[in-house]
Amino acid sequence: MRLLLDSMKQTLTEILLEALARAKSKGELKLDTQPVITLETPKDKNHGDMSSTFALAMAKIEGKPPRKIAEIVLANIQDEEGIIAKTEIAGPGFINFFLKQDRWRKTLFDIDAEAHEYGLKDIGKGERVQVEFVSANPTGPLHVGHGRGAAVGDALANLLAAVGYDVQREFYINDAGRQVRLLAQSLYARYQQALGNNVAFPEDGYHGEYIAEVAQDLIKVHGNTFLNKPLEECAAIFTDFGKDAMLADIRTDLEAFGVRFDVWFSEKTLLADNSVQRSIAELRERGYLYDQDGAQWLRSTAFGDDKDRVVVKKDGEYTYLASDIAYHRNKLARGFTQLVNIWGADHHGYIPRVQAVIQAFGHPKDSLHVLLVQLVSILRHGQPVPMSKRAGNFVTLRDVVQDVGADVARYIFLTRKTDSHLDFDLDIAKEQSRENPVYYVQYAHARIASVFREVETRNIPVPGRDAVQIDLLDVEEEQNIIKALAKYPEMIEEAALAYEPHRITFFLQDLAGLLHNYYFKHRIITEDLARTGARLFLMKQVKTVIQSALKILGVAAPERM
RNA sequence: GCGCCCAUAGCUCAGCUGGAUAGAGCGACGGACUACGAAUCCGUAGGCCAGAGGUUCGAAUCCUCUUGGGCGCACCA
Repeated sequence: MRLLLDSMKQTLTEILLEALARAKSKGELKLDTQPVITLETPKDKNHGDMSSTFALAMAKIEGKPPRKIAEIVLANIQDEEGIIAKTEIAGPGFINFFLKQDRWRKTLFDIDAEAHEYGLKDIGKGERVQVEFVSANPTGPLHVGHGRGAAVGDALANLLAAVGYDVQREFYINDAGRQVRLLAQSLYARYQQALGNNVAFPEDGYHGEYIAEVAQDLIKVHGNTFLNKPLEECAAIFTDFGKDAMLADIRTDLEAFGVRFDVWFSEKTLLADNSVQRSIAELRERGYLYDQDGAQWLRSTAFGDDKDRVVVKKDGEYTYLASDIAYHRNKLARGFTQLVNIWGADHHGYIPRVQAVIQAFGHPKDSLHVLLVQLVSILRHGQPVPMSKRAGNFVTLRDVVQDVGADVARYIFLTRKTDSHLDFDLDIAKEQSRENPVYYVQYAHARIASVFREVETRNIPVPGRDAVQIDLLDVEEEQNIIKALAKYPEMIEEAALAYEPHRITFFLQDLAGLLHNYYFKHRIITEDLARTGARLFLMKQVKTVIQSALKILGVAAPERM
């Protein structure tokens, strides 16, 4: 599909390249090296629709002042298609292009034709990408930090899919290590205690009340079968029961949050089918594994890690890294060309060694992209709510979703860059005002929907693209909206390539602001039927784009609020 | 001690990968409902982009150092 903004940029680039070539053949410019034509949309409207700085960049090589170069180039421009309304040289040598308004207005036809496909590109070309996120230990309920990871991961997956990648969402279940052992011990203790056998609670156990609840469930299923039995005899059952109960909770919470995974990948299966063993053997063959002090080490320093890392301990047990080696080898073997892992920021020190693993298996370092998500602080009445995971006292995702709703929570999680701290103010999240950006954006959508309801009751015709007179969209506010809509595809592409879904929320807030501003200043439904039709046509396209963008974020676009 | 991330308006944050006079929201102050939804809009005030050097036509953005915050540095996960 061909998009307006891109084609405009492209056309302009071609025009400039031709102008340069002409200048060269006339001997006005040396052009020993081909300059890169950069075009950007200036933030100041007075600087035109497109602006280029290449004259500044060329000045040194060319040995001419940038303004002179700009003059030469402009003099050689031939605008056959007639898209340029005006050009100017500004400041030290910027070249500003003012494009004919008709060109912008035609964006509306693109949107009308492509509807929800508008802005979706195929830069992924069906390449398979995996996004692994949340991957919380199945030892307790999800907290708000997981919620942020879930919102980011899900939106990013949507975003990558929107630009043509074949995306898979995966949740890695840590069901093999120390954490689930501790879960079993904690559950065992609560079980025994509930039945009157007062055994000691494990030192590092999970203190949350939910453990006692799971113990009650276990009693319902198994009665007192395990009363007074030593832990060793029933550890497997306690582990499985506890883990399954936690996973069921996690899954329920995620669904309530609107997040679904394609694959739930169990660490245990990697051990069960000897993948871990085989992966380690392969690393040894490749020369990245060696023995020292009775342990087996990954030579991660070969790929820039600070030190080598133990994979198999002196006592023969695997470290966590061993599982991750097998897991990432497994991911790569599944044919993904890009792996995206979303981790809590406290795991950043782990990145170099996993990237070392990727490279040790012969894949480029950047086939793995780790996105760090900073922690979330919850504020209530302006005060931080203390959270201590150890004491089992933290704000759960479920609490937040019940309190403010999934839409609000998701949106707020996506209003920050992932690597900056997020203060989540519960009072603001419940407020229905400008301060709460979700409502601001949703309201814009609902407002438009309301206009169309009005149009329907009054029996006012809404023209199709054949009948609409878009040249009647001539007020400044309309131009602003149209230009914002025209930027949507570019924004989506950039957000996807940068793995930054938060850009969508900012785009939406801008667009909603323009809409509200327009709506307040101008009436859409007037006596003038042709003008009314044009405005309704514009509104239809705004509605489409808001819907598309919100859909990527996983947030509803309500018809009324 | 070493490494990673962060520092932008009173507060919460953007800033399109080096461009022109650094932008929003909230809060403050002042305005706008006899018209399609006031969950909205308009205006005013507010800044040495933590500090100091450097790179160049040009720096909030890139490099170095300093200060101040967060987080890592296991044969834990």
